[in-house]
Amino acid sequence: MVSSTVENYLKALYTLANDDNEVNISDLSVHLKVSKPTVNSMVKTLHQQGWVQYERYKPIVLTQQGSKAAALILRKHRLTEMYLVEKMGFGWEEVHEIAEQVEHVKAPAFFDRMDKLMGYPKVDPHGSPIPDKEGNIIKQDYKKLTECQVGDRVMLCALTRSSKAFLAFLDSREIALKLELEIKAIEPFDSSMLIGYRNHPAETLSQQVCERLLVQKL
Amino acid sequence: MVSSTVENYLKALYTLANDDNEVNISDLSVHLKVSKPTVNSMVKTLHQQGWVQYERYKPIVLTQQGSKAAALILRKHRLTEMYLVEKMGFGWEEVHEIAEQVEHVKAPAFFDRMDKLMGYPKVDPHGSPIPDKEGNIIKQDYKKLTECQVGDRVMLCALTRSSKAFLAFLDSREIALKLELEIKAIEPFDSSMLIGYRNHPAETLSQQVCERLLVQKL
DNA sequence: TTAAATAGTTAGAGTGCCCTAACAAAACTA
DNA sequence: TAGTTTTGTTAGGGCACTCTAACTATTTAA
Repeated sequence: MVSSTVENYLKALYTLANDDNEVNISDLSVHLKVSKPTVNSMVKTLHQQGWVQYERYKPIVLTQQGSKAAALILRKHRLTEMYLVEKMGFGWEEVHEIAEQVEHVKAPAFFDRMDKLMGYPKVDPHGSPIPDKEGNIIKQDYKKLTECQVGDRVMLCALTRSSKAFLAFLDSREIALKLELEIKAIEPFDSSMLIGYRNHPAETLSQQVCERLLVQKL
Repeated sequence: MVSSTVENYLKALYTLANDDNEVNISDLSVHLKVSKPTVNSMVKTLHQQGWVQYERYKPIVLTQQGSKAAALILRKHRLTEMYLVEKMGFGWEEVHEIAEQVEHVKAPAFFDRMDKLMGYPKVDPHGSPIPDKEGNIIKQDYKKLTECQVGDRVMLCALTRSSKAFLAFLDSREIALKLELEIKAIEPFDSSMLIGYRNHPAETLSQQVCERLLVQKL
């Protein structure tokens, strides 16, 4: 049976590959907070077990088996997050830590039941897609808010790398998913954006914030 | 941080002590399905860490610290079982395995939320008491059905050592907690009991079954 | 009360996952 | 292209938890 440790390696490989494309030993070392020699030897065993392709000094790539396994872990994670918010009343900033632990539970019925009770949601509380039971995931083609123009009217659909601090910031500005935003101005100096929405006619958002907001044009 | 393995040792010690009083190396070995030398060395480390009192060839006894920790694990287990039944629609025979895994989640808020959402239940789906947040547990003084007399009218309040097979058996006979039973006869030969309840005027239950049914006189 | 059965222990080893120290390869950059 | 920085590797070790084989202590029963 696959250990929590292996599950975490697979999940890290899957998510890092979605951002960076190439994933190397150092990336995993930083992400998983373990030393590079540890990652090195672990990746060798993952290779032996058929989870990844790996050659010395080359990037690490998930095999099909590894990719599916990773997607299924992500499924458990995101279903849990959504369940915690929808059915248990947690805030979107609280659910990640709990889901990190619950995702390792080996009981498909548990997660299938969550799924059913929520009516088969497609995304988690941060707008990330929930893989299906076969590990298939719907690729989203949202754009970053930073890529939009003055005058654009968009809907906030998802977040990238949502951290507790970032989510707290969004809460403080009453920014939530499905919110309609209008770009009023872009400051050329620092690329900060002046945004209007609901009862916030003019809120300034820094580039670091806008980069993490994924939107869809209306 | 205390590992799942240690948590399982503590839980085993706590539950076995409640039945047997004295718990020895062999009991743990059987219960946890690990070899006796493994238990032996593990118990030594539990002793060093202050979870148990232990001297060579003597029974193993939880310290106060160990007992509280064990009760809190049991709390997580039983809250989870109850939540799975009450809020997620699982059958009482399905919940033990899932709860065995979920109980190791380290997120007090998760279990406190379950507790709140259920209105602070006092017992789990098998009638076992749920310890409070301080690890205090209300001792139940039910008697076994085998200790009752012909003519007694009792209410089924809890089960001892409920296994999947046992729960399936009870389901097949439509026996559930809170059910009122009347003892119609006791067969002297094998101590089986003839029981009447709801729309079952006369059901024969073997001694093995009756021994596991904990009841309260009406 | 002695022999047999049960329970407990020690010794020695293995696996999974982690580390630091030291070195080697690859990638950048001056 | 040579030197520096980054990245990856090897060697060697540690801790938690597990095992089997072989032995000893305790308990039970003849």
